[in-house]
Amino acid sequence: MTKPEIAKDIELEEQIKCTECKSEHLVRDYQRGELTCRTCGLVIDENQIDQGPEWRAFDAEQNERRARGGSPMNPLVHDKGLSTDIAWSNRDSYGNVVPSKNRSQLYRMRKWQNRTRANNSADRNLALALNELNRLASKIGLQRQVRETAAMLYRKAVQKNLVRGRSIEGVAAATLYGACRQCEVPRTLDEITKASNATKKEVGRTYRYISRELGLNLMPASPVSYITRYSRELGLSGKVEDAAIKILQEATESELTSGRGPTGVAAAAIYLASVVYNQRKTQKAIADTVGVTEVTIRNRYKELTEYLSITAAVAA
DNA sequence: AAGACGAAAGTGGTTGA
DNA sequence: TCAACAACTTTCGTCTT
Repeated sequence: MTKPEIAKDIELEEQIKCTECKSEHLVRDYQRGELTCRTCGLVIDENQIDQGPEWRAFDAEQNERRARGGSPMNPLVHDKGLSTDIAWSNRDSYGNVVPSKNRSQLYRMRKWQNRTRANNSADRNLALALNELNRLASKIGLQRQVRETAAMLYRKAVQKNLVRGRSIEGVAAATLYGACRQCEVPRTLDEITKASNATKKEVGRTYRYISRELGLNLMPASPVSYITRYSRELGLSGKVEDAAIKILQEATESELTSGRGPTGVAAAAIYLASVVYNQRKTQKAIADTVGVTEVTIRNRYKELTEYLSITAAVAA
């Protein structure tokens, strides 16, 4: 990509206005792959492509010639897209037949080439798994960064022999779930298992096993990371979203969130915020989009209001 | 009439002996 | 391996707007 092209992209982007309220206050979130209006909360563009420069440039000279040589490493292909082949025919690069006394050497080279590449079960497994990983990720609509994280996790799992005895589908789903957690792109276990053929039970068990063995020590998903997504799905404004996040921060400080399902807490915070800002959604509507029951929302809501009775003035 | 509320019983998974 | 347990769900009746 040459310099003028990049400049053009930026120019184009600055002309974009919110299609709903014509505000120019737009926020681009590359991590979640969304372009949103900060004023009314409308998601203008989803699943966008990161058009920024591929690699960092450390000085002016590098910036000038940020050329790319060949395809970049691609962790989503089982040999990272960097493999070479030794041709099957017994000919050298000039097309001459290799003399028989050198032929045995060629056989040995070919043999080791294959052994180090796709010819062992681990690698065949990996090739299959990455395929499945891609299928899942695109079904749920996850962007590249998460997929690559998942691929890296899967590689590590294979290296540590964690896959043996488990279904590829299960492990793929589990690593994808782990990647979502790591990248803080909120996807529930439910959503991922729904796209997979594996059962929730298996994916959950595999995920715990893998995260323990690989030492991922991930924090439990923060309810805050769900807010943005769900409040947009519900068509709530940015104000409500901010309020919900603020509520959650206070709730977290007073330990109201620990031990609770993050989605339930998030749902309650959204509900509370929507009430405060007079954009009330029914408990049922929120429950449906977030994937918890009304009862859970009520319970969390009760806890929140009990605590926030002191600080309700701050939220309002 | 729809939504909110709450009680009670049921469910699936974790934990600790 | 099993029972206790916490969080959450399901169900259903009652209250509120």
